[in-house]
Amino acid sequence: MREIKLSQSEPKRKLLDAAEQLFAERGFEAVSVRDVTQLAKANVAAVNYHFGSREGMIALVISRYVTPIHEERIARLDALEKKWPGKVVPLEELIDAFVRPLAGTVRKSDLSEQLFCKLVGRIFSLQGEALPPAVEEQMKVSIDRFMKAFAKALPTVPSEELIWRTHFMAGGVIHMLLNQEMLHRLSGGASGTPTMEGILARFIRFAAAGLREGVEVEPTPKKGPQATFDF
Amino acid sequence: MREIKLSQSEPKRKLLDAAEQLFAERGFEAVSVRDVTQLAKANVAAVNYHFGSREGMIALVISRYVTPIHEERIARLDALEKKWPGKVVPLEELIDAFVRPLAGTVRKSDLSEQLFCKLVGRIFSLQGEALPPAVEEQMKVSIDRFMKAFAKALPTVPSEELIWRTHFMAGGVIHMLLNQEMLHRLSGGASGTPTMEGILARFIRFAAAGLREGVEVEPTPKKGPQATFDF
DNA sequence: GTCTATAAAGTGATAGAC
DNA sequence: GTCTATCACTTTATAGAC
Repeated sequence: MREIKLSQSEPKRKLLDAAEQLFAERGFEAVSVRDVTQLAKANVAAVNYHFGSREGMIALVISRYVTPIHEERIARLDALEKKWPGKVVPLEELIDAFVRPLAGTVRKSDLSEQLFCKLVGRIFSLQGEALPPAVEEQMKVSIDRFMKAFAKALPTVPSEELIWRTHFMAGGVIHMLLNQEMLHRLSGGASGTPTMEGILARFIRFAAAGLREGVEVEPTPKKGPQATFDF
Repeated sequence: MREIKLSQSEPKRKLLDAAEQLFAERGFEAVSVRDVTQLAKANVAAVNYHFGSREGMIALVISRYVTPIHEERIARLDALEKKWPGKVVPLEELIDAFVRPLAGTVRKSDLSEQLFCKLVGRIFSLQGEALPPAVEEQMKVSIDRFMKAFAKALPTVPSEELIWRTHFMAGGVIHMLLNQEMLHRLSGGASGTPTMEGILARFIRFAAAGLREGVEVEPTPKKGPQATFDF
């Protein structure tokens, strides 16, 4: 449960908080340095003083989000592999570990859960060049480790197939993080107003079924020995 | 099989083509009027003359893509319901009809398939305000009709659950359309280089399994009467 | 229809006073 | 560290000549 805030001077923190909020609401491209300093009630020059440039500020906001998410994912995966020593980690628990750190239920910034999710969604839907290389590297490391775990949980799914399925899965989360209100609007309210916890549960069922497609399920021993505790 | 181009003056078409290409490559926000006129070898004032404003141009590009996609979806759904009169349309065929018109395999603009997909992905990941109301209305109509068809194909899935599952599904396609190259890079080439047709087949299997999750499957009569022709 | 010229506002960044 | 003033551009949009 690390804090998302690093130790930083008060005005710098204020700038970052303002930037986060605006980026979440409007996207990175649509926010100017002046928008940020105005909301933070700081001087126009403050951004360049503290971050070197607008790009530096964006990169810092991004890494301030991605790094803890990355670490949380890895920590959860480590914990799962400890919890199921030598055994295969159940697919649903893997997906949970992969997805939950994105959803703002673990560590909250000052943003509301909704804005947190939107910002995470925007970050994870950034295209190549827009992503700082160090951040892309972190994403890659997470993905590599989870891909191996997924492959172990689904040994009969060919690896190329599995890559595409996890890609589809990732798209599902990102879209969910970004477009909750639009779903509400498009569905005329019929999507209800579930909590993030409820949405995650739905997503995990959906994704697990998609990832597992075509895999023979053992003849449903509704109370197998490995299912008796802890999940 | 309508053509994507409406009858338009030559310079206007050139502007639209240039705009499409740049929007696909960089996203709407990152393209200026001058970028477009420069690529189209037209005058700076041409955009405002032909489209009234930058926003007008963007709206036209968007509707030039969304409208045929919408019509294609509806036409395909109509055809399916005609093909399975009184019966339930198989889920896989519904997903195909919903997704294929997005993937550039039906009608191509002058853009390469890859750029076409990217532009479609960008359009369908636009947030509320950025989307012209008429366009959002078309999307809504498609979605409504398909939601009803999905509900018929999956009568035991509660409607709120189904809405979320189709939302996750939509995210999967959009992400796939936008991030093919990134997948290739992140996976170190292990995603292979399948054709769009191959990717669609993979996606349909994945999405169908996710949508169907928890639905009792009839005891696999591997050659039921309704499965003997046409699919 | 196409062009030049220009308006009016906004952009990121910085020098230099305090 | 904070501020003002300003530079050097770029942006969309338009008026008016051709």
